[in-house]
Amino acid sequence: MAKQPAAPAVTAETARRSLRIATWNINSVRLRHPLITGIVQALNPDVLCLQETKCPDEHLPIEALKALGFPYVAAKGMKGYNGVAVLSRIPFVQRDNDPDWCLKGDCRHLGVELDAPGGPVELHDFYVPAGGDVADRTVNEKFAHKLDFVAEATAWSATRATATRRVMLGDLNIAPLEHDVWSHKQLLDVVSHTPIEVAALTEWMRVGQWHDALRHFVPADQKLYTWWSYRAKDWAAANRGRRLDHVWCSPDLAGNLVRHQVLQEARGWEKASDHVPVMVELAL
DNA sequence: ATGGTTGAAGATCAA
Repeated sequence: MAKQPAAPAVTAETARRSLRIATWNINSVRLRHPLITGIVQALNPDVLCLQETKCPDEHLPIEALKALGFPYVAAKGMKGYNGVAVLSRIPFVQRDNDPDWCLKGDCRHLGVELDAPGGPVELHDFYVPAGGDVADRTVNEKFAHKLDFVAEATAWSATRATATRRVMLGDLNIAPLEHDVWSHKQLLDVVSHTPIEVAALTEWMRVGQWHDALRHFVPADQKLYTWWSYRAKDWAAANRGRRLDHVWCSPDLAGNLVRHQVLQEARGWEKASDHVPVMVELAL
């Protein structure tokens, strides 16, 4: 009998290809892009979505980002504030018909279509307004902006809800669950955990048919934080964190989630951001 | 109830 040509071994492990997607509020890409090396070592992401780049596109350190192993880069930045970017090892096409939220042109969202294993994946990188200090839209226009932004994003998500292979992530600046904050009772009046914000985020998830990819892995009765204030004397000792950063996926991808990582150690790095990177791995 | 820290811009605002 003739010898068969050697075929690659197909096992349960190799039959599906992995896609690791990470999000990080970098709080100035020009200041902190060298820290991405540590994120690559720890999380090995195929795609890294950034928020608060605080950098106009013409000043983006694009060669440095490419040298970190991400040949495909898209950014939407402005002077001083806000700004989002997508760094990728795999090709993608930038979406160009997504809304201009609240008609502000303020660089809080970047949508792409990834050339992912098994077909395209729609990916949205969001930076939701923080909302200021007072949780009252009649006296705090930043809070009004935050609620308006989430309402618009909710309506938009309705138009995406039936699409498959969707991921959205970013700094959503809302910690929806009791154990997404260090003290549910003490934060009920604190912007990021007020009932009106929680209701708005919950509605966004419901309307968009979004599945919480981090709570997929971590039960709702366990504390989970992605942000610790700069204002604590000792962030780790106080551990007064909040889960402000999120990864959501469409329901068809829920069964493809295989792993997550919240890189808490990054909060202790030299020149740390107040947010830590979060990664989710999909088997596609 | 307040203040605490950081980044970018520019002597203050946003977070």
